[in-house]
Amino acid sequence: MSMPDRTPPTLRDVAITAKVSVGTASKVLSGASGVSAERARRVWDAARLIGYRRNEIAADLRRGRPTSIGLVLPDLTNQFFVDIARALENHALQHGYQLILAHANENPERETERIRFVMSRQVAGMIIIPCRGYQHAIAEARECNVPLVMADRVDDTFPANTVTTNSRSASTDGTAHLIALGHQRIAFLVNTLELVNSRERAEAYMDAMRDAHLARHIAVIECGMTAMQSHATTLKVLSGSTRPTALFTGCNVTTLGALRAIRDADLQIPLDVSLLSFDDAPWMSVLRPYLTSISQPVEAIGHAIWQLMLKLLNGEQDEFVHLRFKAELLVRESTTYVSAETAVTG
Amino acid sequence: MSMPDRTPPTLRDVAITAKVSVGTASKVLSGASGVSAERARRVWDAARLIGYRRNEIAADLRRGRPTSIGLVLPDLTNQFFVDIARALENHALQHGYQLILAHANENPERETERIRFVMSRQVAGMIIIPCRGYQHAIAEARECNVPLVMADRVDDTFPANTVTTNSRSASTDGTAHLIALGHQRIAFLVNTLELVNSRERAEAYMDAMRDAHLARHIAVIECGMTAMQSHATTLKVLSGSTRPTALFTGCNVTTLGALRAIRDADLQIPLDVSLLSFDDAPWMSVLRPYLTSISQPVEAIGHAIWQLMLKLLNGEQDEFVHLRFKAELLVRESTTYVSAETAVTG
DNA sequence: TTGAAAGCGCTAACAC
DNA sequence: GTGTTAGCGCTTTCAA
Repeated sequence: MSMPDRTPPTLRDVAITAKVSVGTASKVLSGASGVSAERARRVWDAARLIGYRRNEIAADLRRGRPTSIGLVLPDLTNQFFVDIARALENHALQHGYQLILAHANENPERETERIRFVMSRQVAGMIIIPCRGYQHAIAEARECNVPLVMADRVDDTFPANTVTTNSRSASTDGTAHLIALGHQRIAFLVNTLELVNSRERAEAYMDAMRDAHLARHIAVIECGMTAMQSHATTLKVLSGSTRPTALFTGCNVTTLGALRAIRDADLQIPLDVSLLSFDDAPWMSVLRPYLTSISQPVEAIGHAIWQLMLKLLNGEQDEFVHLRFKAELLVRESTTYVSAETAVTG
Repeated sequence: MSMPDRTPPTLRDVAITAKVSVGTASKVLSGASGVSAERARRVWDAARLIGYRRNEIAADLRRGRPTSIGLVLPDLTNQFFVDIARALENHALQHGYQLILAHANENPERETERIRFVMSRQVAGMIIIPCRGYQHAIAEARECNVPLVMADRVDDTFPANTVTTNSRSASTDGTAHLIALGHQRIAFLVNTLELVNSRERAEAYMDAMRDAHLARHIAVIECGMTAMQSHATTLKVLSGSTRPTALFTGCNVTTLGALRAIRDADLQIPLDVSLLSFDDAPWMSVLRPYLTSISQPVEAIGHAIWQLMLKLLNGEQDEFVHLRFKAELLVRESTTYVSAETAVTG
């Protein structure tokens, strides 16, 4: 007690202190059955006495079947991913699995590194929301020789199990909404077209524009992955000779940047410019006017990812499955009829 | 190739394929020296051929000195913590350490569980930002028999190494600022007084009020840990008979809730009510008016935590050290002179 | 029930 | 340089 060892106590130490074999001590401490109550108590007491801490890693190694699931996220700054992580955490814990979180910081190299790290820690399964680079993501998926679910930034042709939002239909709805309000010069601001889901959103926007004979007004603008970059790019868009009357942003980070630009350009929403945001975020609720946005069913997505992972873990699923969830257009205050004035002077 | 084994290849398989001993294979694959170029190549080739993946866990176990650092965060929703995590990640990776992230979700029991989990994975050190419960945090700190740094929600009497913001002086500055603008009915909205740093902020506010002979107007209101709870509580505060002319919120989550309430109550900032936020957040930059806030030096804090951890890891530090960082009051647009009208009718 | 013993995949002496 | 071997801390047969 007074003079603790340099090395932490092991199962062997517990066994010696409790005057039982390591095997018995192991059974007790690992929650297995087949030990008399009397000796079990002795083991627990001994463990407490010498301050024993189980080495789960050694246990996993010997057991050969890990109980952790790796989750690698592209951006902790994006509330959408954090919400998914929170949902997954709850499900995992509830099913006796531990989540090992890793953060790629929107950096493909870092992502590869993080995946390798998590995999090398012997996880039972992997859940990945990749960052930019479709081929890159495919290569990474191949690295994972455990049950794998890829989410959000993948499509239905991805060679892995996927859970995603139906970006296309939501984007179609959003564009139609703006067009119905009389907008013609609608710009689509996207983080990067290197992301499939962003590409899908942009394509659906373009299709909707074409269908409405507005092809000449199509403007898809890549803004970069950070709010800072979106800010700068949007500022340029807004200061062009023919300013768009409506902005359609492809994700919440882009929206944040666009809002800063609109603020800097001293423009009023929706008077000077309408704004439609793909993706909700908690802070949007304090904005005046309240943002019209496309809301993704985060809880449902998280739940689906977990259910799928569970099936995979139990070997009940051999073919790739691609799950799609419908996003909802919430019409609020930031989109309005285009004024004759705005349409002309813009 | 065509009929892969059920069990993944091990070092032994590589050695056999490369026609060398496991020892040699180990040296090559672990980056040690003392192997001829010729055989090294053979090992690499064999590894690639059979799709070998190193089991770092087994290596760590054998080596006895892990290279991961555990980081447990209370709330991934709070940008402040995420920013600290990002800073730490970069530093850790740069120094050859891997960060294992865990999320307590503002739940003390979950926190204990996460700490145990991370510890059981044999980390070399722990960095913890605890959730509510000072005694609880102390108990958890004791659980960690590896180098430990506690951050943010601790004070200088905490029995561990700590890195924190000087909440007291920042809160004093903030309150003084509001008083100087003529405010008297200043309410301090705090998540919970169970958090030391929140307590410090509240106390400094109270002291400043007393010093200005405004003791009768002191109002410290606990709002809970989520924006939703803060929203509800603030709404009550704003609908009271004598409405405060200024709100001082204790952290960015509380600020978010307060903003929602102000919106719901149809009040104008700063005309009807001034708002001062302890803690900045990216989304605050899109608000009109731009929020007056107290900004914490996240980068510096992250860097300090890491430097301290490094020292601890190298055994260069035996006494507890308590580092404090100065936060900065950024006066912007959400705080203004109290109007005679507001002061009376509030 | 219990204990002895054989490893899980890897590293690090240590001889050759 | 290279191979052999004894473990890291734990689980899990298998006899007793």
